[in-house]
This record gives sequence, C-alpha cells and structure tokens, in this order.
Amino acid sequence: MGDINNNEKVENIETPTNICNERCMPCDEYLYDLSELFRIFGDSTRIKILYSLFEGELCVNDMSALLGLSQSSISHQLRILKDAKLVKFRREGKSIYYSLDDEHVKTILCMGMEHVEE
Amino acid sequence: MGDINNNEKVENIETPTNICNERCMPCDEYLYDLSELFRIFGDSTRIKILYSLFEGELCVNDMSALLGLSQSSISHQLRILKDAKLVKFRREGKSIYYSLDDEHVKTILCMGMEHVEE
DNA sequence: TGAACATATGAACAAATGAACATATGTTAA
DNA sequence: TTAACATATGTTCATTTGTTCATATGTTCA
Repeated sequence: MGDINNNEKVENIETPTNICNERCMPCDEYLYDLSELFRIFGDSTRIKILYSLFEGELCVNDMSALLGLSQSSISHQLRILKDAKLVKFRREGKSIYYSLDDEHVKTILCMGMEHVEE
Repeated sequence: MGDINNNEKVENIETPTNICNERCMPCDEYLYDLSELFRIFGDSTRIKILYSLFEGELCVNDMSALLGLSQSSISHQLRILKDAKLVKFRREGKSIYYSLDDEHVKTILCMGMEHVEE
C-alpha cells in the first residue's frame, strides 16, 4: 500500500498534516475530542441537568419537575450526556436514576463557573 | 408577604420560578453564561486557535499557516474568542498579535484534556 | 500619494442543532 | 393478560453555526 501509515506517529518534523510537533499541540484527534467534550457542555439545558446531579442521583421525572423542562427534552439531552460518558444511570423499578459519571465533570463545571463569576 | 421577594433566599421550597434554592443550583443567568462559555470552546477551529496560543502570542498570519486554516476563518473565530474575552490582542505594525486573555483559559482547556485523555 | 501587505467584515449557503410532538419500549401491579 | 406509569426514540421544523468568497479597512514603505 505504501502510503497508508497516516495514523502512525512520525519522528520527522516535516509532516505537514501533523501539527502535533509544533508548539506542543495535541494531535488533531485529541483536539477534536476536546472540542466535542466542550460542545456537550455548551447548552444550557444540559448544564442544568448536570448541575441538578451535583448533589446526587435523580430520576428523569424528578429532573423534569425540578428544572421545568419537558420529559422528552430531558431524555434527549440525557442521551447525549450518556453517549459522552458524562452521566451514568441505574434502573430501579420503573425509574431510571442518573448521576454524574465522575468527579471530573464537577471539576470542569466549577472551573467554568469560576471564570463566569469574575 | 406578597410576591416581591423572588430574589431573596426563601426557606420554603415552594417557589416555582426560582430553582436556585433547590440542590444549590446557580441562578439561570449564571447557568446560561456558563453554557455560553463552554459553547465557545466547543469548536475544533477555536480549540486549535487557543492551543496555538498556549506558548505565547501569534499573529493571524502565523496562526493561519501553523494551523492550515484560511485567514478568513481564523479571523472570524478570533472575533468570537475576543468577544468572549478569551483572547486579547495588540497591534505591531501591520500585524496583530493575539494571546490568551488569562490563565483560566489554559486551566479549563487542561481540565478538559485530562478528561479526554482517559 | 499608491502599492503591497495584514487583518476584518459582509453575504450566501450548507450543515448541525435543539425543541416539540407523537409514538414506541419497558416495567410494575392488578 | 391489561392498564398505568416512566423513559426512550423518531421525525419535523426553525434556528444557529462555520466556511468560503469577495471586499473593506488599516498599516507600512517607497
């Protein structure tokens, strides 16, 4: 195939498609994932959901009532948060309880809030 | 008591318009600003621009060359970053040098990157 | 002054996004 | 089994977003 190793890390600094070497820039894939992560946080409905889970788990119904948002809307956004591994869930009877996936989520939110509060 | 003290912290949990009391939720305005902030980070072009400024200032032309993105695109995104107070700039002759507005920006990016790198 | 360069801005357009509604899936209890 | 409840999913639609191209603004130097 000859020219298929785009994916491999190359020592040579000349590769024009790989900007990782200059300015200690992370590779394109990481940068993309990073923007993707922030994009998830970049919606007020999702932010509200995440904040509502700060103190502990909640089921969809309670979130819906607490935040004053439709069940459908909450559920759609929860799916996005779930896919992004920002929340996890467990079933208990008819209800499904969601919670933050890890402490990192809190940290990122708090960092952002600090910046906003200035 | 009437209906004027929406802003005051109320013991009673019944206030439906103010969710701040429950679960220590920040007020809507802050939540909105927060999502707004993350929305800015939620684009790979802007992320690249911000990362390119990690080591220090760069002019638009150099960014354009370094990142392999059009001058126009860079400029448009720089405007958004500027408006969001995430970058600052200074003129030097024909060129305009951009840099990160404060250390917070780095912190937020690094927090996000830690989450991505897992 | 005018030419060359650096950056910003405006308009047009395709793609992505979020909300709303209807409906489907899955669970429990009778 | 069926009814009632809790959540998920599919679809449509209006809006937002990022890019490109063309052009405008601003700066330097001859």
